[in-house]
Amino acid sequence: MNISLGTPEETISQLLRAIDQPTRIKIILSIGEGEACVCHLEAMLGMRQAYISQHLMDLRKAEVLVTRREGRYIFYRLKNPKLLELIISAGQLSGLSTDDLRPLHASESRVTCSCPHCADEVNRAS
Amino acid sequence: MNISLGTPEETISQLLRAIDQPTRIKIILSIGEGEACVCHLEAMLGMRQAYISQHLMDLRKAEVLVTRREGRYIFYRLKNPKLLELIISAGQLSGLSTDDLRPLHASESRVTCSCPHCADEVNRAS
DNA sequence: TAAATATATTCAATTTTATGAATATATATT
DNA sequence: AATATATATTCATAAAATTGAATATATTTA
Repeated sequence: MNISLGTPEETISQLLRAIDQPTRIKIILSIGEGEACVCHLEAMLGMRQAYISQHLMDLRKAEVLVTRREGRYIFYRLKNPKLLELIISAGQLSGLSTDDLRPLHASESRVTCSCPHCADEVNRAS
Repeated sequence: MNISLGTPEETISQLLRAIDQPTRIKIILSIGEGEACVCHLEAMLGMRQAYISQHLMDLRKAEVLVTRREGRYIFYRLKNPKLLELIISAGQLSGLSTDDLRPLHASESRVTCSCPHCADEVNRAS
């Protein structure tokens, strides 16, 4: 099922509007090509859980993100990783370099939360 | 001079917000790789001049469009034609085909206005 | 220089969107 | 079953965007 019934430009508008604000861009870049649970994003972004969940819900409604449950954790990932390229090229069109965006990626962060992913990392390190 | 002082995600946000509504997407696709005057857009889109000018001004402030004057006509074109690719890939991510966007391009339209460009076309045709 | 035409601006009203606070739900663990 | 923890939802408010109407400006032509 497609989200948008309407003209092509309305369809495009809906996608762009879903991702056009700083917090959402941060979330998307943080998730990157991998996946992240809400509490991980909470730790990475330093924002409140309810606030992040709201954005995640909107991004899910817009079919930008999809979810997977594992125990009591819910992992979010991009429905289509090509969206990352779109955001990066928006950055380039605005004069940003790839390096400007690097710090936002989860892989560059050493933040941990209580989710299974982070537990695995701790185990590997010890 | 760059438009945006701020974080990378704010910079990207500013660009996306500038182009995230249906009318603006229509304008950008109508201009395409060429250029168009306000009255031509008025004829193509069937919207009022003042309304189109408002959007054009915003797009110029966002450094999406640049202008060139020729007599009493002002021609708008994309500052960076790669923006078209961005919009097209947003369309593809939303499930649109290239054909869905084709009708919005100026080159597919037979609308004319009083500008020099349209006068040329009329001359060539006769 | 007056009139006509192309484009820009200002202002106000309506509608959306962004954000936070409070709270609810769902799963897991004991 | 009770508790703890992870995530979702609802609601209210503030902020911003959309849109239209009216009007102004700039260039050309007569």
